[in-house]
Amino acid sequence: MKVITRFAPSPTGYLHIGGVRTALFNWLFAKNNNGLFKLRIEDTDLKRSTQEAKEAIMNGLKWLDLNWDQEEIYQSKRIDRHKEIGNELLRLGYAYKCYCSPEELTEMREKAKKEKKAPRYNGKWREKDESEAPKDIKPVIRIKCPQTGSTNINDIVQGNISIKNNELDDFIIIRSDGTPTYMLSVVVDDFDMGVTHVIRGDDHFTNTFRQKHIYNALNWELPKYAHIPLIHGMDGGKLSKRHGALGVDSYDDMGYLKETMLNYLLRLGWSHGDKEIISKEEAIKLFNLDSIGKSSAKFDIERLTSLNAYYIENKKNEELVLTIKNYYANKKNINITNNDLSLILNGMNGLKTRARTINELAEMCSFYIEKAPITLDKKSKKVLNNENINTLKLYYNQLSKLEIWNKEEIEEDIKMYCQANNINLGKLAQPLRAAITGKSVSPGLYELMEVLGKNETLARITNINN
RNA sequence: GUCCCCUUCGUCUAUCGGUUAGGACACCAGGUUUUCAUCCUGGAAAGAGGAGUUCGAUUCUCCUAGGGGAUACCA
Repeated sequence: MKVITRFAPSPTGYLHIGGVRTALFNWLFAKNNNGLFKLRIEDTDLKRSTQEAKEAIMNGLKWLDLNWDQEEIYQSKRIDRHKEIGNELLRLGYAYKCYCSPEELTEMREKAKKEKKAPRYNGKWREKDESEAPKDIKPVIRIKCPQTGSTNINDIVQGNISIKNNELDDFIIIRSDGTPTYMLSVVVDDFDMGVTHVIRGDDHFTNTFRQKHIYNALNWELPKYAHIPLIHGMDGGKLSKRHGALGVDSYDDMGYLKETMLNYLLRLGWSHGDKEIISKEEAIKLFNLDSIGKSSAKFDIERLTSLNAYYIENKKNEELVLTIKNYYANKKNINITNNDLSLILNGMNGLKTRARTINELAEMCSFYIEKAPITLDKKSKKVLNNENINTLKLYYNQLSKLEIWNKEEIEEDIKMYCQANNINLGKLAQPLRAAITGKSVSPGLYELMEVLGKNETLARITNINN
């Protein structure tokens, strides 16, 4: 049987880290089994669903290349089908109409609470006759759940778990306005879509026991379930804005690579021995549901950042240059000239080992793009104290006389100067770097001076001296 | 309140009864380097607590504590 998985987000907000990981696991499992990965937008809550959220979800998935098979399915377009099944359940005698008012139900819950019992529907209309129905209340349809015994779910991640049926109540499948509830819709949609494996967040686990009774009543085969633990913030609580509660697109904004996101999220809850760096291709081969852990994980942006540094360092220079070009064009409205781009490409090996995000990398390139006088960052200003400026001034006289301008000559010149004046190389090199790049961190100094050219290099030093 | 789940270094995790409890990130120290970063070497750092089962428990069982989730005419 062909494996079919699905990602079923409700478009009520951005696509956050947890959602992406769920999508990733579904996608990987489908690919690993040569199956299908489908997308279903659960937009039946018309009040909370928004067009922006739908787009955010799809754009997020597209960014990470988690492409779904076939057309996405909108749950809202399938309401008639859900109603049909709801009514069939009614006909079959597995469901019944309930005429309780909302007030009555609230009262019921509060009473249960006072008695320290689980607040649930008491089954008032389960056996009552239609003729007793009040005229002024539109009924809801509730499913008849077994009241004794227990229900068991054999979850791939959570294991074999059962709860007593008296914990469950006869939940609503069709609202008084005739619309289906989520509990019914998921079951019908998963069935109609041929979903074989439901991989979703742990927060849906207890729903599974309810949904199972719908499957049973309809005599439908239950899919396999894998409930994955939730992701928490660093404080152990809910994901906070600082830690993962942002939309995935903001990680793109912050300069995180998609391969970083995928690799990081994969390792959050899933592992393969000591393996940390896992490409998408490898992940497809290795992924399995059995290696998903049972405990929740915390979102640690430090780890994400360090992984990102790894992926930046291992990316092709040409690709990074292109990314930087786009960064300047989109975020700063600056078109980098081809000449400057080739300078950046030339210096990329020295640059990319020093950046942890694309944004850092791009900012690091600024001295290639700027022309004298360049702006100095905080650290370089600190380097350029009076003493160091004086050192520069003295050396400038010698440097300006250098005739052959290439890195070998420059290195030779600088080293000779230091030797002759009995100063450490760093004593001269660091102020030079600060003056020439406006930064305390940069690729190799000699090479950099060569590519910048004599005039530009000297101009930048002159600007400091003044 | 009730039900369900979880608990190994600060963080992500390995371990499927016998290990000096391993790796990675972060941290600290040293080395390489013109600075910073990279890189290399080393270090500190963990089985929530308590009972059992067993020759032997991180691993199996129970209790307690802590955390999370679910308890909607939301999804």
